[in-house]
Amino acid sequence: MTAMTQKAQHKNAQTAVTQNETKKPRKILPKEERRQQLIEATIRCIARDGLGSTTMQMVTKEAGLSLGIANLHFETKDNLLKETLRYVAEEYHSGQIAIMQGQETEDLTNRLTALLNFQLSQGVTQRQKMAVWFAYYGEAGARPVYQKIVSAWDRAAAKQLESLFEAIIEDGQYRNSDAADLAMGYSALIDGLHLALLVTPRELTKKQAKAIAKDFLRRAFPKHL
Amino acid sequence: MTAMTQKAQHKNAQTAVTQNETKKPRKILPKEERRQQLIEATIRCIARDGLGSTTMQMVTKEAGLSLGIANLHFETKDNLLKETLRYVAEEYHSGQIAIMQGQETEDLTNRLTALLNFQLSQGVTQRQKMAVWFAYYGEAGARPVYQKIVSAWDRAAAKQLESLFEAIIEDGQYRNSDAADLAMGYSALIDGLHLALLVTPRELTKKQAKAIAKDFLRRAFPKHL
DNA sequence: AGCCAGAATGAATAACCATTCATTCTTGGA
DNA sequence: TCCAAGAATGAATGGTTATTCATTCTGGCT
Repeated sequence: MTAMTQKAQHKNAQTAVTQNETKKPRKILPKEERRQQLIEATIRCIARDGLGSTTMQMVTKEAGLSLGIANLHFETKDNLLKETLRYVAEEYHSGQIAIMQGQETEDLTNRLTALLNFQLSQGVTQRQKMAVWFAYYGEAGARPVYQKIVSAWDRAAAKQLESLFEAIIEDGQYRNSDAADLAMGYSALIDGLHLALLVTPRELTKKQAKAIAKDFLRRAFPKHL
Repeated sequence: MTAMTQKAQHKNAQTAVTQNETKKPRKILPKEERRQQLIEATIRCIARDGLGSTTMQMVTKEAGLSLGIANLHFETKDNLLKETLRYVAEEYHSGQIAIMQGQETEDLTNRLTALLNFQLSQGVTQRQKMAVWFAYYGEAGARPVYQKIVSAWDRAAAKQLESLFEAIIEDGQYRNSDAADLAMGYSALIDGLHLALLVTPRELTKKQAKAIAKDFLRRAFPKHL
């Protein structure tokens, strides 16, 4: 076996060796596509093996490319990881903001349920995405860079949510309700549900999670839901 | 500078070299104490540098001991990390369970507020503990061992909480309230608040977090709070 | 006082990993 | 068809890390 490997290694490239080695029809693609491809491979690796044990070899193999390619397109591993976080963070936060800024004259109730449905949608709550999300949170305490990447988007989304809640409170004349606190509570609840869906999926279905979040909103804004 | 270091390295141990090198009065301690010492050093390292970049060298240096000591007491690094997680998980979950099982005839309201105060207490919400907690969650998706360590305690605490909520619902005759969903929602809220306290401490004080959690309970059980 | 079980040390080892770069290959334009 | 720009490859490099283990030291016991 060792002998065979060694023989194969020395590229006596008599075309197609015995096996099913289809070799590699090396393809050249625009920079942006390769970056995307590598980021998606990174997400899959982090979800499967964890942030801590994800290596360049894994990522490039997962992408079906050669070892050096990641350094070619991202300079360093650190950069690749940062860009991957940025990608996931943007996807999530921009989705939220799009709903909350929606210029359509939708009423407040519709906007609220649209937000909830997005936050617990199939796309957001797939294992891969949530695993990446929490992998970075786990390191955020030690790596300010990660915090910085998320915080800008996060603050924007929080502000928007607070405005939405303020409008609802005004509209429904809810007394004794502080928009900031309610928004913070709701965000925390959503994060906690994501965590539960990731860590103990056996104990919580997505449908349940939606019901729980809706319940929170119903208690806060009974006239609107 | 380099020359000095090299000179010092060659242990021409003419006793006390120039500096304040108090050297090391090697101490022998019972196994259990050393384990504890190493686990606590591990917690500090994870909080400061992250789970991913915590090395044996860091941990043993943090503990003020020699490199080989961790392998002597824990066999492997993996074991040390597992034991550290177990330590933090037990501390948190057993604290919760103790409150909920308290045989004192405390009324339900007192028990509830005691639980909340513990979950957001100084001890639980210190950066170190939460950082460790979320560092492990971040890897939990990829490392079933971590899930297993937490899940036993977790399930027990969840059951207890559900029972407590059931009793309160019965006592207050709250209609349209499902104990399981409420318990799940409350747990998720607490987790989410912990995450926010860790990642964006600027946006949320501990006092605010307590107010938010209490608000959740007040809306669910208005007659009790 | 002397001894020795076993606790503690840290230099050495072996494995792993990010990064480099000389070389090979692809492709669009001349 | 042929060529050059630059995209892609992967063996080699250098640095880091977990783990081992020969040696040193400590403290309780006789």
